[in-house]
Amino acid sequence: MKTTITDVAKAAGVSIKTVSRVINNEPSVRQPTREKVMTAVKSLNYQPNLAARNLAGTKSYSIAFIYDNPNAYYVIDMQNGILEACKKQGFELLIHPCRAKSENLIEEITDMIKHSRIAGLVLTPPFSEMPEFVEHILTLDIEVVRIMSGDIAPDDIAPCIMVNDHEAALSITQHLVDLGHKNIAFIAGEAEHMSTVERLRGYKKALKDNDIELDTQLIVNGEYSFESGVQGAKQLMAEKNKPSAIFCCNDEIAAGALFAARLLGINIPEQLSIAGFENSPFSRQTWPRLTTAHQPNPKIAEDAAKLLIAKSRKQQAKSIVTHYTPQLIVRDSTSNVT
Amino acid sequence: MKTTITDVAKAAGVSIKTVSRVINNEPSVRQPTREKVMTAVKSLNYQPNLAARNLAGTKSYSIAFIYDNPNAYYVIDMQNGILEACKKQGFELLIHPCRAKSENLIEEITDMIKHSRIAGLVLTPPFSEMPEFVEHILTLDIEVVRIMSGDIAPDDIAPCIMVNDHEAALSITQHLVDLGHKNIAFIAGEAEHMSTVERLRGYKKALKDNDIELDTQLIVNGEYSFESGVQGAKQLMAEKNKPSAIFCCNDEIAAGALFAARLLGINIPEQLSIAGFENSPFSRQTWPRLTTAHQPNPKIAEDAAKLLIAKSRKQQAKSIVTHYTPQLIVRDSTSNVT
DNA sequence: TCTGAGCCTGACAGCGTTGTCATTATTTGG
DNA sequence: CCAAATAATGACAACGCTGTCAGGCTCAGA
Repeated sequence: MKTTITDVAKAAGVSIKTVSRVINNEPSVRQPTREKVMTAVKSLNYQPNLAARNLAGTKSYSIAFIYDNPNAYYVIDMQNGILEACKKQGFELLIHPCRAKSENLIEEITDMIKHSRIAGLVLTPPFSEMPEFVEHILTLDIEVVRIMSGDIAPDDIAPCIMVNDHEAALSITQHLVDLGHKNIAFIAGEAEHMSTVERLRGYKKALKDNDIELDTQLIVNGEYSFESGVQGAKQLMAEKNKPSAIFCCNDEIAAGALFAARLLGINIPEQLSIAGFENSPFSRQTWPRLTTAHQPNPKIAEDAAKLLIAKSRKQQAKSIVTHYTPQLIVRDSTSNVT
Repeated sequence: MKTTITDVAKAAGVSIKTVSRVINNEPSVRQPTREKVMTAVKSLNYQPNLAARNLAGTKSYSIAFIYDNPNAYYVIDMQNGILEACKKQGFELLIHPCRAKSENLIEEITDMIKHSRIAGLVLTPPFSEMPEFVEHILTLDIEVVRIMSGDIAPDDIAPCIMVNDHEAALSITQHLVDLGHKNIAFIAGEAEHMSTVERLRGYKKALKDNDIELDTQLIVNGEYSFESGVQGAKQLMAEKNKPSAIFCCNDEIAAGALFAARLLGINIPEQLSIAGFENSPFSRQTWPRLTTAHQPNPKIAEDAAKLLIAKSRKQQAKSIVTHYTPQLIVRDSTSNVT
C-alpha cells in the first residue's frame, strides 16, 4: 500500500541513494537520471516517510508552534499560515499550547525539543517578547523566528517579523484627527505587551504631529479584554474633559467600549467615535461596525515559517528582518465631530 | 544530550528490550526489574523517540485532527482538548485544515494517512456527518471517532460522541415559553448540518409539549453567520404575525439578530427576546449579553481523543457512544413578555 | 590510446525503537 | 528433588531513510 524509496528505486532502475539525492535536491545527479527518478516518484505517488527522515538524517523536518493567547482567531490564523508553509516544504508542525507564565516553561519546551527533534520554533507574543526565553531556546541549537510589534528589531540574535503597530496606530489616530477630533482617548491593553507600547507610541506621535496636547487623563490602563473596554469607557466618560473619540488597543476592548456607550445612552458614532485594532471577526459584528486596523496574520505566519525552514536548512545565513504594517479599515464606529 | 533507550538500559542493568517492555506496559517483566527500569527512566528523564517508535513498531503514536469550520473558538477548543489527551498518552497530533467540499478531499486525506502513519482521526462536523467519507476512511484501516449532533448514533461503524442539541434546544425554547412567549421564531443554520436539524427538532418539540401551534412563517432558513441573523430578524419583524422571541441557531446568528433589532429600533429584551446557542465568547460581548446554551468542547474533544487512542490500542472492542447535553445559560437577551 | 581529475552512483552502516525468536531463570507437579 | 512447563530476559533483524565513503564512469589533454 505505502510506497517506499525502495519501490521508487526499483521502478527507476537506480539505487535508493540516488532517489534520496533527487528527493533532496542534491547536486551530482545527471539530468536523465534525475528525470527517470522524478517520473517514478510521480507515477508511484511517493512521499518520503517523515519519521524515517527525522530518525536517519541530521536534518529535521518538524517545526513547532507554541501559543498562549486568548484570541482564538489570531491563533488559528497563525496556525493556518504556518501549516501552509509546512505543506509546501514537506514539514510537519507540532502544536504546543502552554502558559507563558508557567514556572517550568523552559523545562517544558526544552523537553519537547529534545524529545521530538525540532528544527525550529515560531514565536508569537508573549513568547517572542521574552528575551531570556528566546536566548535559552537558541542555546538548544534550534532556529527561532519571532513575530513581534515594533518598527525596528530589538536585536539580531534571531530573525524577526516586525508588525508595525506604531505606524498603524498612527494611521488610526490620524484618521480620528482628520475627522476633527481633538479629545482623543486611549484605552490600553496590558502594559507589558509590546503591542500596547507600540500602539500607544503611535497614538502619541499622531497627537504630536498634529499639535494636539496630550492629556494623560485620557489614557487609561487596561488589558486586552471586553470587560476592560467597558470599564475604561465608563471611566473616560465620567471625566470632566470627556473625549469625543476613543482609540481602543484592540477590537475586544472596543467592543467593550461600545457596550459601555450603550449603557450610558451615548450614540456611536454621533456622540462618540470608537476605533479598535486587529480586524477580528467581531469587529464586523458589533453595532456599529468597528473602524480598525487589519494585519494579514496568515501571510505573516507563512512568511515566518518559510523563513524558519530556510534558516534551518542553512539557506539563509543572516538574521532577516521583515516588516508588515496593519492597514486602516474605516467602518461605521467613527465619524466627524458634530 | 538526548537520552535513548540504550542509556536507560545501561543505567538499569538490563537489555533495551526489557526497557521497551516496561515502557509499553507489557507483561512478563518481574516487579523488581520493572522498578529498576522505572527508576532509571525517571532519573534520566527519558521519553521514547516518537519517530523511531512510529518507524519500528506496528502501532502508531499519531492521531490527526482535520477541520473545516469558520468558528475559530470551536476549533481551538477542540484542538486543545485533543492535545490534552495526546500529552497524557504520549501521542502526537497532526493538524490538517482542509475543505470538506474539495473535489479531492478523500485523496488528500488518504495521502496524509499513508504518508505519516496515523492511528486515527478525530472528526467534527462537517466531516463527522459525511457517511461515505467516514466509510472510506475506515477502509484505510485506521480508527475514527465522530463528534456529532443528535441523541442517538446514526450507526455503529465507529464510535460517536453525541452532542444532544435536541435537548438543549428544547431547554432554550422551554425557557422562552416559561417567560410567556407564544410567538417564538427560529432562525436556522445551514439546513444540511445536523446541528440545525437537531436544534430545529428541539424547538418544535418544545412548542408541541406546550401546545403551541407551529407557525411555519416563523421559521426562516439561514446559515451560521452574522449576516444571516441580520436578514432573518429583519424578515421576521416584517411579518404580520411578529414573534416576541427569536431562537437563533447559534450565537453568531443571534448577534446578527441583535444588530437588526438595533437597526429597527427594537429594544432587547423588552420588546423582543433573543437566544443564541454555543456560548461562544462573543455571546458575552454583545448588548445585551446573550442567553445561550453551553457545551464543554475541550472536554468533549479530550474524550473523543481518549476514545480514539484506546480504540487504536484495541483496548476498546465495541463502538462506544457517549452523550453530552449543552446547558442553558440565561443572560440578558431574554425576558418576560410584557 | 592512456592517465588522471572530477563527476556520478551505489554499498553499507546506523538512527532509536519494536517484533520475533532463542535462551535462561523460575515455578510446578509428581 | 528432578523434569517439564512456564515465565522472564536478551540477541538480533527490521522499519525507511540519510551520511559516508569507495568505486565506476566520463572526458580532456598528452
